[in-house]
Amino acid sequence: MTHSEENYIKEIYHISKAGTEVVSTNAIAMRMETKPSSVTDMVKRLAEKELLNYRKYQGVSLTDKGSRQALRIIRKHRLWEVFLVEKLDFSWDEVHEVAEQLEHIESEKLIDQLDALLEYPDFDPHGDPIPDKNGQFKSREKKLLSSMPVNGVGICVGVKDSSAPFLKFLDKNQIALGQSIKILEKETFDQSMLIEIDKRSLQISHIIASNLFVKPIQDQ
Amino acid sequence: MTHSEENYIKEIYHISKAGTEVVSTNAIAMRMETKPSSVTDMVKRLAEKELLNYRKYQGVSLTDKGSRQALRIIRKHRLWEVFLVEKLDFSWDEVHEVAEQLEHIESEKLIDQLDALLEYPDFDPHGDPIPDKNGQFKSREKKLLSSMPVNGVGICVGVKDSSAPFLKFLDKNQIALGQSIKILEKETFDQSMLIEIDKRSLQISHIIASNLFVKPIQDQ
DNA sequence: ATTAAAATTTAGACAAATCTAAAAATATGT
DNA sequence: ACATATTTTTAGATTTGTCTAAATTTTAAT
Repeated sequence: MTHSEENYIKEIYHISKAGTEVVSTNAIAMRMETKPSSVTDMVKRLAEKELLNYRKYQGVSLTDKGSRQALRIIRKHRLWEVFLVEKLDFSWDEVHEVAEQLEHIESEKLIDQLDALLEYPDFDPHGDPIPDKNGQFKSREKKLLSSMPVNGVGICVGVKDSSAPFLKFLDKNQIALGQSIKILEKETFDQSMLIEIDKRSLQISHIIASNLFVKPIQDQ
Repeated sequence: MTHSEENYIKEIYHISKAGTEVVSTNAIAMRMETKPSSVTDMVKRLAEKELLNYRKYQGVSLTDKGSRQALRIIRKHRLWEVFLVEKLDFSWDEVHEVAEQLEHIESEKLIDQLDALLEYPDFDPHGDPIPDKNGQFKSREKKLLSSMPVNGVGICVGVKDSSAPFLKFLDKNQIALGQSIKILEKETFDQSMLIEIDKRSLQISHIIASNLFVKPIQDQ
């Protein structure tokens, strides 16, 4: 697979996991910031290689072979992200761009040894699960902070939006994975929340609360 | 620069360092296992970008800009080699192929931090010097084992040939960087040598001795 | 100094990955 | 159900990097 083919397979996987299994040409073009005509060309090639099912005008879906490839790439991407944060002092908003390049390096041994060096992590710096060699990943109980009730307590375990601006906002407000968050108040008018984190109290908007995942500890 | 352009610049650098400054089309084609016509196409592009000087039928030479780029790539390549050996337990004959891929990753921070993680190494696993950020490298006194006199002692500091077969031969005979080697006898007929290494004595052919670098300790 | 050999370049082709503009198929609204 | 809007595909062009085969230039030999 070329780098470009790998990127298509990976993004198609993400789109189909986020919504329906069948993915439209336009959705792919949008996500990959390319033109629908380019997508059509590429999906034909990928269908030829039996990485996805394609019927003209009907969208695509990954084959088993395609899904396996997608998971291999995602595994590499997320392991490299852990490496960058744990070993090279990158912050969580800096890792994506570099991992996008590193995920295409081909070497089974490299990834196995990297996995070992990092002590077989289950989650990447954004809280997303890392598939194992067989494509299996550990899931964990998690819900959006916005769905937690007043007086509920949870541990911050991930972000839904992992864009740099959002991650930088979290850094600025000293919100990081592993921290305990208690919901003190919920404002019904705008759905903003007052939370207690690290002994500080903090007012956060609904949009923030609905992009943070927590593992509930006490639900009320 | 594309990956391909980077590879050309790097190989042209290596060829010109090994011999004359001006490098022929054929020499490049041979080294890169490609056709002379492809080389002509590429060197035109690289000349356009002012990475090298090119006059039809007269060969090429790197410009200052080109040399700087070459050193940047070589620095990345060699740092990754150290990483693979030191952190991921690769053997010295396995690193080249993977480093060929890793050398193209673009991220200043990545390389700076990698350098720090590895504690600013001066030499790679084959004993080749690693340029610093400004393209300077530490040189060290070294000569070919074959040029050492009988009773001379040296520390093994590098290999001239870093091909997998040669490196595997060295492994098999337990010859590694850092070891002390004493020349016990030199056979004038075939220029083979009897050496003492690690308390063992070992007969090695001229071709082996002329691909091993040592730092002389005593010269007689 | 010619000529043969070797090296190099040109011309033309191809695959991968992209684009624009136009055509075709599908979806939507009343 | 039909017209219109949207989505998707096709056709044709472009760039990068490669190739083969032919032409040209340089080098080497006598």
